Amino acid sequence: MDDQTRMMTGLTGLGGLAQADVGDPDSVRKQQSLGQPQQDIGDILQQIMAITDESLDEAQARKHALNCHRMKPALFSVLCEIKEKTVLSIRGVQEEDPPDPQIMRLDNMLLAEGVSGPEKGGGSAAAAAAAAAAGGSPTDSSIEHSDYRAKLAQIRQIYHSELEKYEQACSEFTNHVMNLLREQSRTRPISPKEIERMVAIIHRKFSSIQMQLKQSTCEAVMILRSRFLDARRKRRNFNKQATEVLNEYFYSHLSNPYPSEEAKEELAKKCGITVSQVSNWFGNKRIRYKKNIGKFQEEANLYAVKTAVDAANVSAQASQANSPATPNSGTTRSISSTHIGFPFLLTSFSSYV
DNA sequence: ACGGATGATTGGAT
DNA sequence: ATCCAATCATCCGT
Repeated sequence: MDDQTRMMTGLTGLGGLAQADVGDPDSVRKQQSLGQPQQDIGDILQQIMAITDESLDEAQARKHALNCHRMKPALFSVLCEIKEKTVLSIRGVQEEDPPDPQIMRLDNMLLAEGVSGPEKGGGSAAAAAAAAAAGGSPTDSSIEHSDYRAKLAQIRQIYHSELEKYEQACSEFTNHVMNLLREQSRTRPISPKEIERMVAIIHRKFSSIQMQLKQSTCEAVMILRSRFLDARRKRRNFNKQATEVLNEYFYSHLSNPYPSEEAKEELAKKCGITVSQVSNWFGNKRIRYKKNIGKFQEEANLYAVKTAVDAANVSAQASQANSPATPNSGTTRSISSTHIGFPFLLTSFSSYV
């Protein structure tokens, strides 16, 4: 405000001086009454138009003269100051916004997935694949895993090369703009602060591109995850021994095929699967058995005989070692129960035994 | 390629 | 929280 008024008076003062140089005092007074600023502008415009008629050499000479004028630095600094103030008053509020939460989320996810973190993929995935191929214990999951790792490494590589490309383009463009502005700052008032601001604007633009890259990378990782790590997709049948153990328990507890938490844990341990897998198995088994008992009759008999034989062996060993005390009466029950049909609906059946 | 088998998930009921 | 029932997605023998 204060500066601006000072500038205005200064400019009119200059204008007045110029006029005084040119003509007589009378005309000056007349122009002042008409409105001097308009006249000045008209003059300036005329001068600008005249430049286009000048030869290149003349224009260069004029430019040089202007650059060498002793008042030029002072004038430029004043103009820069005014510009700075105007810009700040227009949009000085939204400076230095905090880091975008969205981009932070994306960064965190990429870091967690090992895409943007320190280098650790690549070779190790190949090593895992080699180890799986070489032998040892080439479980299915490790093969799946190495496949997943390889795909992840691919995404990671694309991400990094794209990121590098963007960064390079960004710095190139920034340099270009900075050079351009520095060059132009010789002929028009551009403060270093303004250049800084321009650079910040460029960086913001490029970071929005970067966010798009991060977002699409995240999407790719999510798709990969859902393809490879979704348990349902890479379902493997349990091995024969595990199925046998589970079936044995199921058919020998046909009257009440609901293993307790402890029983589930033990079965899980025996079968090398999780407790929830045991629960799933029993859930599926119960419903499927109930739906079609006839179909499972053969299986039921098989396991009933099997447990009977096992029990006989155990009791034989026991009688060998100790006295022939109590033979497992449960075996006879399980054989008979398979013929009942809907055994585990008879909840009080166990009271017979 | 196809269909049944099978492990996992989902939604509702208790 | 657990179970049932339906359903999905994959496996696997033919």
